[in-house]
Amino acid sequence: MRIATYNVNGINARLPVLRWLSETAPDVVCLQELKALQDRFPIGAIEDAGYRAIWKGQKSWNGVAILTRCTEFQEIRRLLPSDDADEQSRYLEALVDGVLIGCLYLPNGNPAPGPKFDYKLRWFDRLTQHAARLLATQTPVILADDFNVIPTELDASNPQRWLHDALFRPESRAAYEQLLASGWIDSLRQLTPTERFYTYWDYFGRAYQRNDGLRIDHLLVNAPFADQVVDGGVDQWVRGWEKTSDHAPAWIKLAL
DNA sequence: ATGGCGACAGTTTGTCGA
Repeated sequence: MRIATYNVNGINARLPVLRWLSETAPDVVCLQELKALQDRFPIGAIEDAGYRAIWKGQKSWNGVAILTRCTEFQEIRRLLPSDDADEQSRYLEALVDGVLIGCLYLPNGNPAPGPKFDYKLRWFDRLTQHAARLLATQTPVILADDFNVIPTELDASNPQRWLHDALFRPESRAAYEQLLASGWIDSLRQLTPTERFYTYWDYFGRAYQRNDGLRIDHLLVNAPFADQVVDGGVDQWVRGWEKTSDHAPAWIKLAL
C-alpha cells in the first residue's frame, strides 16, 4: 500500500493534482489546505481519476481530504478531540484496508510568540493526546501531515534563518520530539537518515530552482509497524510544474 | 525581522501562509 501526503494550497487552483494522481497513482492520498467550501471540493474530477474521497472543507482556509483506490474505506472521525470550540478544518481519520489513516494540517503558528503560536502548541498537545489513544490499537497507523514543523537542522537549507519562526522555534521542535518519543517513527527520515531533502519551497526568489527548501510534511507510523515501511520519497518534480503548490507530495510504501 | 509570491474573498485591498 502506497500512502501519500500533499499540501495542495487550494484544490481548485491545482489541476496539477489530477496529473500527479494519474501519473503516480498512490493507493491513499491525504490532502491539506483545500481552501474550499465543502460543496466546492471537485469530487467529480477526483472520481474520474479513480478515487473515492472524504473531505472537510472550510471557507477560504485550511481543509483536509482523504482519497483512496482501496476497497475498505470507512470514515472514523472528522475532529481532533478535546476542543469542541475549534472550528478549523484540520483533521480527518479513516480506516483503509486495515490501516488507520490520520490526515492532519497542523497550524502554522506565525507570528510567534502570540495567540496563533499558542493555538499551534495547544493543537499539538491535543494531537499528542489523541495519538496516544491511537497507539493502543493493534493496527498500523499512519499520521500523514503538513506538520508545519522543521524537526532538525537537517531539514532546512538555511536553519539559522528560521530560528525565530514558529516552524523551527524550540517549543515546536520539542513538541515534535515529544510526539515521536511517545511511540512514532518519522518514516521518511528513517529511510534517509543523513541526507537533506525537502517537501516545501517558497514561491519567491526561485527558491525551488535554488533548492532552498524545508522538510515540513511528514508521515509518522506507529513504532511496532515501522519495519513495514519498505520505500518512500518526495515527488519533487511536481514542484517544478506550472501553477503548482509550494509543497511537493511525500509518500511511503507499506509492505502489508 | 523583512522580504517576496500566490490564493481567496469579493472588489481593489486585506489576510493568510511558511
